[in-house]
Amino acid sequence: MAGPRLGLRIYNTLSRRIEDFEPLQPPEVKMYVCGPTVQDLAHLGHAKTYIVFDVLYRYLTFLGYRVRYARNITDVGHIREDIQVDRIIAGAERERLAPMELVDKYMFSFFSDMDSLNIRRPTIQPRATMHIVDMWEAISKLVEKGYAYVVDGNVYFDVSRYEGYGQLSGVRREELMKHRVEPAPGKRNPADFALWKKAESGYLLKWSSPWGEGFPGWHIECSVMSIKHLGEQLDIHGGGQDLIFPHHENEIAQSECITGKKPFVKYWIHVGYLTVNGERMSKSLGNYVSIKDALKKYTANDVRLFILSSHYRSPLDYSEGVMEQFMEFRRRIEDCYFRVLEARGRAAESGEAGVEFAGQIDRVLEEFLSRLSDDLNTPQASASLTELVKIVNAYLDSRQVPVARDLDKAQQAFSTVFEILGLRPPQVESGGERLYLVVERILRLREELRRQGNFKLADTIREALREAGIQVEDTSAGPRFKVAR
RNA sequence: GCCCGGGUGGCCGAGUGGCUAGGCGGCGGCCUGCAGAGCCGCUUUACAGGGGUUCGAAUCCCCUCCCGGGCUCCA
Repeated sequence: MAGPRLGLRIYNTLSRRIEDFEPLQPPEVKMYVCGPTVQDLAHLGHAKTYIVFDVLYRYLTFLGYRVRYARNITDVGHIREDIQVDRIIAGAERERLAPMELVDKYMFSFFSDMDSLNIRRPTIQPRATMHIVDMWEAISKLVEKGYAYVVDGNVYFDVSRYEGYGQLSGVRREELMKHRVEPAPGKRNPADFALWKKAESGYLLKWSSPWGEGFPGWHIECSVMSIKHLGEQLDIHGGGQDLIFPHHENEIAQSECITGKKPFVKYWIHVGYLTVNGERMSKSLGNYVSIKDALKKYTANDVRLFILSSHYRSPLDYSEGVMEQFMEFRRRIEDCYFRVLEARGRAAESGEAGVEFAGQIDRVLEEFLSRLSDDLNTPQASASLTELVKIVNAYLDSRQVPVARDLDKAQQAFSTVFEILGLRPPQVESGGERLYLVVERILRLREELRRQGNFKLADTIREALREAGIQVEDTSAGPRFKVAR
């Protein structure tokens, strides 16, 4: 029997086509993903991007690659164009904190959000402010090589010196020159972008440099940190679609001019937006839901199943109604998993295992993996998860005494799928031992009533428990209950 | 203005030339004292509109309409 076709194929923004994934130095994979500017709470739009890359990280690891994954923290240098102020400073003023206090607050908030969503920690999370010297060394190199020029304490990248400019985004240099809005004075070319900006005397976030006091431009940090921590050429570089231009376009220009090596990145991967009523979820539109707020209503598994229900490159529309659909879907998956755990306790250790069953499980797993290998098709992969649930439920329905080997097979399949999709295996309610004992005793008495034919009172008890958040189900193997979350 | 994506059944959302996506909801069946869960079936001869290519098109080409995004604020 041929094994599953596991060769990953992935869409590359640079070539605009799906390509076979072949890392530069297998089995190592170097992956860099642009992290957030830690100026405010992260929202579900951020969650979408980082969950997608988390699944990619998990899947590459599953395939046997040794993945070095860097995701940065931007804590300086990201200018808000409207007011020409660093986003960190703007946030600090808003919250009446010192800039680095704001950074601390939201960086740790971000970390905790990522953990809550069961997003695996990258192997390194470098911060821009810890690389200021590295940045000006890189900028100096660009100036020396003639790719950048200094104007009154500012350093700009000279786009005209880099031929490939526009290859990633499709933006044409001539267009950029035409449609500029008020180019900064001293720029040779409107399309040139800042590597280092001069800071006025009272400016809060500034460092000394060969060009005087100032701060780095937004794009240089990612070039510098990725090269420093992963190397001069990367296998994967990703982020949200919004970063294609100018951020990633500029990164390519900077990095290739710094190192002299091409290509800077072999595979560029970009994630589609999370939308609300068709419009992009964003802070400025005010249509965003913070990860913390979302997790007050939904579990991490709900959020992940929702986000993975559409293809990563497509936009996905958020609404509470849709989230409720996914809560229902999640419950069904988790209930099936619980059924397996419960059945394991009363399973026959020996006995004829379901030959057909094992084959079905293998087939559905193989299908699951090959769908992920097809440009990370998580919607199809979650359809495979549904299929797994159906097979397992049907098996449990058909057997009075399930066989241990079959259940182990099923549980293993769930483990594999959960691990790759980053779903937390549902936990049996912990710390509720006393509640559990009380409910068990009530149900034992209720069983007695049912045996006596006193269904009216039995139903009343069931209803009372339901109102208390305890759902009772009468099954052929006896009553079961679960505590509502 | 320039450049990208899209418009799929009640809702969400896969699918790039023929082969059941899937979920949620609704209806019916089996099971059950009832309910719930589960399984099965139906809802599903769906693919913005018009033309074309083809034995065959949601899928390729042309035109039109509508929506979203990028064009140095955003994952």
